[in-house]
Amino acid sequence: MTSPTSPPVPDAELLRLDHQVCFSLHAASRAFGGVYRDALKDLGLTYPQYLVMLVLWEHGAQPVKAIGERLRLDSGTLSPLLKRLETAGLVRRERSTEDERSVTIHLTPEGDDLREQALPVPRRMLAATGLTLEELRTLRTLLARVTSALDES
Amino acid sequence: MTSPTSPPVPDAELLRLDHQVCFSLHAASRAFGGVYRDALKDLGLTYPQYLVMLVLWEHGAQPVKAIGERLRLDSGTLSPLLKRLETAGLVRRERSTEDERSVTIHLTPEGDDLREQALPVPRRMLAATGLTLEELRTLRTLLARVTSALDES
DNA sequence: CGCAACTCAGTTGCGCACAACTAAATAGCC
DNA sequence: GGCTATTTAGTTGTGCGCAACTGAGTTGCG
Repeated sequence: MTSPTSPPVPDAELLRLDHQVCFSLHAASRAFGGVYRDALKDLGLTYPQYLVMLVLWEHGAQPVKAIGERLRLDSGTLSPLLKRLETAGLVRRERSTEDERSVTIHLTPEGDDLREQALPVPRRMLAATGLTLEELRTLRTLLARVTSALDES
Repeated sequence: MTSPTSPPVPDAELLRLDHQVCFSLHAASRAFGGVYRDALKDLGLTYPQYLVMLVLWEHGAQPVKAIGERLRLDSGTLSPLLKRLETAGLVRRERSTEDERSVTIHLTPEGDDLREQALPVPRRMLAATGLTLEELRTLRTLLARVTSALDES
């Protein structure tokens, strides 16, 4: 693909680019966290808690394992998080009768109602990014490819 | 830019896109963390510790505040992190004589030597992303724009 | 049947991120 | 000079993320 006559990119730039990409990702992720913190403050949710609620709002009651697969999180993260959502009255845990290893997470009426309050959040976030729709799609696609490539290694 | 006759993107897609972008970012950041964890295991560094070492390798001894500005981290994160680097013998703290509020972080000889061992890390990370140089540049640019836009809000 | 291998949720321990706060030193202003 | 405001590190408390582990329940196989 590149010209055979020259290495168009010196090593030094490659190394610098790696740092920039990784650092940018780290920084962007934290910057999003900060804006979500504000946007979700009124709902009393953290961003990871909001992600769990999104899954439940969209797909209904589910076992912990299914939530973990959708969000790429394990029980070490989810168990205490779900316990906090339960304490907040948004969620109910119910051990499955047919497979007693499994615990199904249900929305309480309060958890279901919270959906209404959460509706304006995504638009606010989209606006805060300052990117166009096309740029957002590009970003999403690149990130998805990076993640799946990294998960391979 | 878009046709005036129709809303080309329905609300539902906008909302979904937001979730996808934020979630992708979150997931990609954690996926990078996992690969870095492996790549840095031999050095005995975590990814944030590695970022601090990069700053010191590139720019030399610096006050905590300067490191924090470069990495967008505050003393609540840096103080214990630096203490761990000090315990590991990679770094030395020295309270400035001219401004005794400030603490300058120096590399120890061991910390300086570690640079050699860290050299292959970035190339390994670049390869693991599976992206082309151009895609990486696009990604870096989009992320930087998002971060600065989000920091505004 | 009986037992080993596996699955699922939970716990523990450690490090990072951040808000809120403290303590000490400095800068600025009257 | 003397006072207040600001700056700089550090501490405390909470939550996330992950590795390693536990324990109960299920599956599968001889």
